Amino acid sequence: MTPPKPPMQLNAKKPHRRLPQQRRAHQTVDAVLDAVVRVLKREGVKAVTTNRLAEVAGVSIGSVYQYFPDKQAIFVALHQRHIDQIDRMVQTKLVEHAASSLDELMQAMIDGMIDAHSADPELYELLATEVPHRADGTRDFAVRLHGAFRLALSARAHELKDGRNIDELVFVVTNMVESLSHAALFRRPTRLSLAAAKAEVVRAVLAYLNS
Amino acid sequence: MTPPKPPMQLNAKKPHRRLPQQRRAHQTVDAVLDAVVRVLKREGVKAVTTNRLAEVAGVSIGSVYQYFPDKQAIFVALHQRHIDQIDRMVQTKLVEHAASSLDELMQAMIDGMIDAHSADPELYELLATEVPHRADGTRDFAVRLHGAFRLALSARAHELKDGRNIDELVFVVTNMVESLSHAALFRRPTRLSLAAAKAEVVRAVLAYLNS
Amino acid sequence: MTPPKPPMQLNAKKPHRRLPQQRRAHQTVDAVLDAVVRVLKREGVKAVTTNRLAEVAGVSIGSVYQYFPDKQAIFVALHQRHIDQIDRMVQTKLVEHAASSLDELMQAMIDGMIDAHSADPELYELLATEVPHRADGTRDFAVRLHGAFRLALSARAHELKDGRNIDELVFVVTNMVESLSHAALFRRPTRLSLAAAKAEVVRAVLAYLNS
Amino acid sequence: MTPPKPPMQLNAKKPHRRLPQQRRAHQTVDAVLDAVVRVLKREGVKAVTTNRLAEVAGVSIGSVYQYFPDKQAIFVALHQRHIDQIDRMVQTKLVEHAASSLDELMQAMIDGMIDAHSADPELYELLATEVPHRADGTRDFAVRLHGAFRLALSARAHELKDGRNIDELVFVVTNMVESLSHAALFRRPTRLSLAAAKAEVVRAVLAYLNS
DNA sequence: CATGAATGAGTGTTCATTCAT
DNA sequence: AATGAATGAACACTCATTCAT
Repeated sequence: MTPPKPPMQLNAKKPHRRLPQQRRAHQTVDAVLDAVVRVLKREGVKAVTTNRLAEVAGVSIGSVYQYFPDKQAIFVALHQRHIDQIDRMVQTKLVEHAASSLDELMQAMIDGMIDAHSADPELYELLATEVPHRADGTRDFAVRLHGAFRLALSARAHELKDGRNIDELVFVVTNMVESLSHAALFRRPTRLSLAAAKAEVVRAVLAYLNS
Repeated sequence: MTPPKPPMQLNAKKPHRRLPQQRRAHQTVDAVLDAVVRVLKREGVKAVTTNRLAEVAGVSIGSVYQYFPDKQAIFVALHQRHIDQIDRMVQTKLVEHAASSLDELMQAMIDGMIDAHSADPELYELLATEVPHRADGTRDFAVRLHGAFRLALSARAHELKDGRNIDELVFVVTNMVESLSHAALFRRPTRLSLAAAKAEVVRAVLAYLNS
Repeated sequence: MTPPKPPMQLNAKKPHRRLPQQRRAHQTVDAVLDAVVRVLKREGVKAVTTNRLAEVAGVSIGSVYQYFPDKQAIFVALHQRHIDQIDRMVQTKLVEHAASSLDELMQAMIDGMIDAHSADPELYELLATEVPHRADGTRDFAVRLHGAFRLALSARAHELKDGRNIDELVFVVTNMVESLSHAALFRRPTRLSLAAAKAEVVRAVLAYLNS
Repeated sequence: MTPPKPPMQLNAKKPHRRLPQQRRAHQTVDAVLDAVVRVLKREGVKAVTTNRLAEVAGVSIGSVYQYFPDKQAIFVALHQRHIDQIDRMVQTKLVEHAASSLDELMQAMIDGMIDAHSADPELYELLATEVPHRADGTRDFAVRLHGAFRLALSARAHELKDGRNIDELVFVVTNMVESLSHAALFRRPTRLSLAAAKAEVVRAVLAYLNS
């Protein structure tokens, strides 16, 4: 039922750089990725230099370039790591709520979306605003997310009013869920609780679906 | 009736840099801002160096620093220019539709939002994704936009169901209008016309407001 | 009578790097070129880094790159400077000995060749053996030198035995003069004086011409 | 009759590196040397990195350093391999033409010189122009070549005009043969056939010897 | 005010070499 | 001996910024 999800990969622009195949290699990749996060949060984007990354990751700069063809690839991998996590969550919810109503599924999706970003809001805010995101994997992600919602809505067409256009629905719902979840977490006014904001997001999505 | 709108300003981190007060000064500032746009679109963010900017603007690098304390200020000013334009549009709509129903006003706002970005979609997409936006003026803008919507909704409280919380409404509506307008323009699937997408955005906002 | 000699130029691979046009600019270019020579002789090719060059030249590394598109261009310019000098010498000899016999001209050419390198034999030995010479200007030089000798020999065809092929003559004589002059200066056995070596080179060239 | 020829050796700057003594060792050394040639011709000097060499040679980088103390030693060995070949050729000609006249011997020497480089002209051009040649083994070679010609000329002193200085003769002839052979192969103008150029080189050498 | 040559700290990246396995 | 992941010194080069003219 869930579409096959491609496993996370470093992008393979420069094919002579070998992919991590061994235990130690994976450790290095993760160490570097964690280092980006740490430096990003503690010192800001401008401090994210490849040499600083190596230092914080506790590996040599040469090792960094053993696994990443260039600096951009590090950011791409970081984005990918996040995207994969969201993707996994979405697939899980889809399966878990295969038998649920549209309302329940949407609620679960929004919950999942907010939860996924709650783990480290600061990081995800930084990723979204400060770290350059080329169209690379981000596009793929949008497509995948879109696909998931299309699947969910198609399977529940009977719950929708007659004559609703599935393309329009998918487009609006996907964007609402994504952007309002972000907003609830990152841009909600201080006097609004997260729970209240979340409830309101759910209300908005359902109101649209049932309109 | 309209909240006082602060005039556009270069941010004044370094106070010894004087504001443009003369004809020629304004010309330089605009020339530089236009140069950013041109270089951004033709050569990408990486090509946006202060020296290239000066060259394309047809002024000396020294002159650039006469009006901008540093490179970041150029980006801020560019964002500001866009923000001011949106701001102006919002105020105008608010005045024009002072007597309109909530539905009509929302429709007008979404129209205005999309129109404002339609002028140069490529640019605004670049501004949003490639040009670093510090919390600087962006925060101010969010606050102003928020304020405008709060005003509009407060004045039409009678059209809303009883017991709706104004903070929640403002939060959701503001974010929906902004992000869905962007999405309609930049991330709409190819088989969806702009008109159809726009209509659906309106539908979503109104469905929420009337829920 | 002498073919028009193109003035020395930095090679213009990367056209956005402006050519030196002013007094100060020329000083910088020369300072850098002199620095290469100094570092080359005192510390070896491996010590010739762009930063060391800037340091020794007494200019900033930025200034170096204001006038040279990359490191290779510095070497090319250095070779060019030498080549131009030889070229100038050759043209001069050609003019000065316009009325001389072939024997006298050849003697003068060999003299000139050796003198030109005598000024700083160590440098020219380094240039020839240690400094990478791409086909760039070196090819042009070979052609120009070839042309000069062709001119000289053609004009004295009557001094040559009937049936000698001018192409063959030019080829052999040009290469003999160049390589034997170098050899006389750089590879002559210690018990051979420069004067004796030079005399022998002349003898060899004339023997061939008169054969 | 032939002077004792030192056997080919890797230069022994770092004495703890053992000489190749076994079958497999020789294979590695040769594989590396062949790899240099291949990379040099296909990808240029800049691509000749020790790691690339190991890769192309099909051995590990560690093995490369088992047999070569450093990168320079690889180049030295490559030059040496060429030099030894020339050396062998020279000795052979000397023996073969022990009873020949000076003219015949010179002709044979020039033939041999050109033939030796004809096998792979591209390679020898690259070796001469792109691959750094320290004074290391090159000096030895010059001395050996010199020695061979001295031997040949001394033994045929009776064929020479009285009063010719053997040092001068050896110096000029050695350099003529070497540089003109190279020129005939690498720098001959296109409209000159190799045969014609070779004939002319012979003519030049003999003209000098008989002058 | 305008100019643009000069600056130089700092960046991404390479690659010869080592050494634990 | 062989391996190849790891190392890190060193390099070429950029570009925001300054300041003498």
